[in-house]
Amino acid sequence: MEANTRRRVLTAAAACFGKRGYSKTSIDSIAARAEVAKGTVYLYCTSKQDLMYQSVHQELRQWVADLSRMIDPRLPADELMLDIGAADAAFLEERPLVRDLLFGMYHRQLPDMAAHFEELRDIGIRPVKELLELGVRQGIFAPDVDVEATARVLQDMQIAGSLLGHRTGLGTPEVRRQQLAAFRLVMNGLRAR
Amino acid sequence: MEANTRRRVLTAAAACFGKRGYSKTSIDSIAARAEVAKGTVYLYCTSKQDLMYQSVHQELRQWVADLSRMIDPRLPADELMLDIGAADAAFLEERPLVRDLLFGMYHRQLPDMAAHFEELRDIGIRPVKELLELGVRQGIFAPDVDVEATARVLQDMQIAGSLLGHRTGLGTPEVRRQQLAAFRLVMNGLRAR
Amino acid sequence: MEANTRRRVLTAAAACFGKRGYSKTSIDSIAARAEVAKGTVYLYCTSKQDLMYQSVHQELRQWVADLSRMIDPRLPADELMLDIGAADAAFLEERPLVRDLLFGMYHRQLPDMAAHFEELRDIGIRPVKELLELGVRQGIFAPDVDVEATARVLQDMQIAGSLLGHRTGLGTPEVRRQQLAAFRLVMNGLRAR
Amino acid sequence: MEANTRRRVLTAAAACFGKRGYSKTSIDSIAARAEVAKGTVYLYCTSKQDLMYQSVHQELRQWVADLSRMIDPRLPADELMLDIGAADAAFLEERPLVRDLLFGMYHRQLPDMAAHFEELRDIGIRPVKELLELGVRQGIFAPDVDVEATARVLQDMQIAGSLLGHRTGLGTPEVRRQQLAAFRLVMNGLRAR
DNA sequence: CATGAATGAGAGTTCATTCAT
DNA sequence: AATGAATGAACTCTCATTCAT
Repeated sequence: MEANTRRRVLTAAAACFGKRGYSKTSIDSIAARAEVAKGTVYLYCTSKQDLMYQSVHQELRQWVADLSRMIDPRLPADELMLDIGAADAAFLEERPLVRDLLFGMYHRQLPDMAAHFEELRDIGIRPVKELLELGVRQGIFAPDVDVEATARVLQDMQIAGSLLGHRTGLGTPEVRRQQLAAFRLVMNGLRAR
Repeated sequence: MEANTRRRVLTAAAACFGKRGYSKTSIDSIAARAEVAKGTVYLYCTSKQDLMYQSVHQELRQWVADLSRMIDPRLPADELMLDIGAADAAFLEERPLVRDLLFGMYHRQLPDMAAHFEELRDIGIRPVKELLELGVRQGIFAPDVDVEATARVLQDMQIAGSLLGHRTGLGTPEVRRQQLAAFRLVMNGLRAR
Repeated sequence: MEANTRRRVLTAAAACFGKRGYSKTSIDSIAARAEVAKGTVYLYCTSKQDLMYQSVHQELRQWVADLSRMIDPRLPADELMLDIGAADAAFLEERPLVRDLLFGMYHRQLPDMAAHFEELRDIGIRPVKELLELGVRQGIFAPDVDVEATARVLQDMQIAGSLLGHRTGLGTPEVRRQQLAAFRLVMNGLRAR
Repeated sequence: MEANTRRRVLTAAAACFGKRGYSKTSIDSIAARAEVAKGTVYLYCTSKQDLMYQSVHQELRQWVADLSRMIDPRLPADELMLDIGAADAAFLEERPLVRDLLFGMYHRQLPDMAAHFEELRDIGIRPVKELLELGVRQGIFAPDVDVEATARVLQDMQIAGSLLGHRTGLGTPEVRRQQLAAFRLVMNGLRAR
């Protein structure tokens, strides 16, 4: 029964942190959502910070697994990029916690955890690097693309795009429009001539 | 109304909010940094939220004024972009509060202020739009660039780049490298062929 | 819900509010008297106002129950009035909170609660009305006495008398003397001729 | 110019204390109503308590002077009682500060001033005593009435009646009704047989 | 005499964390 | 393993009072 409770707690925590942010989320609200007593939460973490880390970690692993599965090396990288970009966006939309954390939203708020968060970020960037390398091998992307650095830029842009709809009052057509502008930048910027 | 004290308070507030984020910053710490008593802070704002807004507003106006001054229409837009991008980065480096707010870092934490924050964002995006329009007129950027949307993407990238150094332990050479990758993307993406 | 602690908190609150009044009573002092931590107080109320209401409500119900038990319809109403008046005075002496609240001492200070306080007042006036009606039925009090209005006057006088000792430096003999004067007024005023 | 300012301050203080009670009245609001700066208030008192005392003292002296003037020994005391009672009620209606203080509303809140308040109360009770003595001399009131004690009872009843309308939601007809009941009690109680 | 900017103790309230059951 | 009552430090905000101008 214990592993079950643990999962319930972590899932509830991810949902709460994702919806209201770290500081506005109370342990009480997490316990309520997980339908356990407040004390029970502390059986599976040592502090609120630790709970944050564990819950985001759980979600992130699941994300990376999903993405990696999509990278089929027989398909052209630019096409894949479109598909993966869309899947990615959808995923992030549903995991605001992962999104915010990857973007560094909590580095200032939780400086003690910054190092841990960087590890998570590295995990999250792996599939993007794979995709870029594939494109270079296929001759679709320019051979002198800086894979590591560009992967980070792309991830930031992706997250920024996902953030856009939430932080602004913009309707979906305007969000789409900005995403298109971003995609155009990226494709023209990467492509081999 | 002792404009001097007011400025001290707002500056101290911007510094504290910028360093530790909104919720980890206490009124006490702002008062201490401004070297005034706690009660004095409340002579110049009606609440902590209001103080946040006022301090970021002060910094933002200064930023926009500085940027606008740099846009000399006799110079080529791509060259200007490099200069302005660098100046921008340096500025944001020193005003983490403006950076975080423009990026939407506080939209979840202070939902009541979201509308006000969007206004600030609009102010901040103006010089970027001017620059893009200039480049299109000069024939340096493609004529079909979506100015409004692209300006937002660029601002996000700029801010994201600035964020990078803080949230990671990366040394400056690596930060530069990522900024270069971003710049390459942008320039290739925008340029008229 | 640890009814024991709750009672301790409410009793301490009633004592503190009764002794020093609403605004001069701090949550700290209530917690100290109840021998619990400050946070514990807030487990049993939602605010200081709510605590005030709950504590006075607890005391009042007890008072009314005690009074009602004393009204034996086989005894003459004027005799009962003396007994009950004395018991009442003793009770109010020990529950300054009930006394002050019934007298409307807090209507200006806590305007939000005025409606609730009126309900309490209605509860408190019930036994006095019963007593007057009994006296009229017994032919001891004049048949045209306005029961409702007179009950309120009597309650006010009773409370005013109780207030006397506290607000003055008068010794008990002088207090007695004033109570006697009041009783004489009342009895002569009510009696059927 | 100074005596004028002083009067303005005391009058403003009496109005504010009367309207919102002692603790909910701030020095700021008194200064605003008197149209002087906050510091000016402290030129005419040593503390908020002292200001309270001075302002109520000013109003009380005026009241007593008015009442004394009404006691014409050639008129029958019971008739006078009706007139004076009405005038009294009207006055108290307009000076809630005097009313509340005489009733002991502030004895608990400002224990340091209790002794001073008792002096004020003695001043206020003088005309009532005069009236009772007159009635006894005229043979209208019973010769064994305890003048001192009864005067206090009457004053309490008077004040209680004035309080009634404010603390309850009762409309004026109901207030009148209760005042009538009180008057009946008093007249029957006092009258010589 | 008059001002009002500055002070700082103290208020009510929240919430991460603990621990006896 | 699970509970939830209890804790108390930390927080935002208020306001009587002072004092340099």
